[in-house]
Amino acid sequence: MTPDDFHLSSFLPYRLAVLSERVSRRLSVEYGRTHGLAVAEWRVLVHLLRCGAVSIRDIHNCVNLEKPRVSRAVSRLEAEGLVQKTQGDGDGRLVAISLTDAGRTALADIIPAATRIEQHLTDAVSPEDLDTFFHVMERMHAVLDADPEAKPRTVMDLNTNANAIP
Amino acid sequence: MTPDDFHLSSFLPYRLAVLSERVSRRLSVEYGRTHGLAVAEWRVLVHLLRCGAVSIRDIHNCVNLEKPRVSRAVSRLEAEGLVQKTQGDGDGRLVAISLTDAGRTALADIIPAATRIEQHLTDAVSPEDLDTFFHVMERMHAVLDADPEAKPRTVMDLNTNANAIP
DNA sequence: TCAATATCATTTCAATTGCAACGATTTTGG
DNA sequence: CCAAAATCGTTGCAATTGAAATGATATTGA
Repeated sequence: MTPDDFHLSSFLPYRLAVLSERVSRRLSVEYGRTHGLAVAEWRVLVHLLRCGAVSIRDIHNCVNLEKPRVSRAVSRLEAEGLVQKTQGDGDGRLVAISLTDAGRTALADIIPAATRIEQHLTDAVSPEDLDTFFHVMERMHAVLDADPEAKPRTVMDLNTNANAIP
Repeated sequence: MTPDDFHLSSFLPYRLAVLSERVSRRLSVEYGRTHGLAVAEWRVLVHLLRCGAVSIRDIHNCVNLEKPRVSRAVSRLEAEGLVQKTQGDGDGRLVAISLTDAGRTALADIIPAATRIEQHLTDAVSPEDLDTFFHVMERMHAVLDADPEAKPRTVMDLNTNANAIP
């Protein structure tokens, strides 16, 4: 408990941040150079591929980005023609955002590259170790879920990951 | 390989980012509320505790923060009296940064709280799984180390973690 | 029915950030 | 010895960011 031998490099939150930032940066080199995208745009595009026409709020609730950030990312994507906003027929407040053909084309180009990078990372460990890795991540999430001081998980992240909780 | 079933929530870089950000945020609630610190200040303080009087460049090379960010974090810490800059005797360019008593006091207050949060997270998994977890992290770092497009690791992160590389 | 409240997307604003440039100092190499 | 190159910390600047405010539309409840 002596604070003197407290190493930053062995501190879990720091180590997570370092690896995460390094991975994200490597990834953004990929879609940044090829299509001028930033991480927010990338997340929005990928989400749209799966969910079709959705509102800003929907995206915000799914991809872990603040609402203004989603709004601006969508504007940029629209300016580049990768996304289109169609005024929702029913609720006048909602904006239905969907991929354009150009957006789909861009994703068809980026996703394989992104998957390849992910593959490189996961190929370096055994499938069992990788399972354990994701299991540990899920346990940590569960700890935070029970912590009132922590930000709640998005619905999507909850549904996708919270399966193996013995 | 079909891009259609590409889920963001099962994409490793995304999952890392989400967990890392959630953990960091939970931690910063701690030292933010109690001492008004941000992550950059926190890292600088912790590094100083171990390394005594060091230069801006030294901090930059150890705690994964850009040089200007370190410079500004140090300025803020100095303004709050947690850190002091003493003009280096030898090299006139260097600035020796060290903790003040107030800085040490603040750390003595924050580090136990930070350790407690880390403990909560790690207590939720078995020691073997935690070992595997860090092992996997190290393997992913190793992949990035071999990737010319990835940003190199800091010397400190390298020395601390790169031990088990069969 | 219709005022009060809630929700949605955007915008405003202040603060943070990274990159590049800068002045100051030191080191290097001829 | 001294000019050129390198290094150090800081600052300028433009872009990004998040929290709160805003305007517009929907929903609620009396």
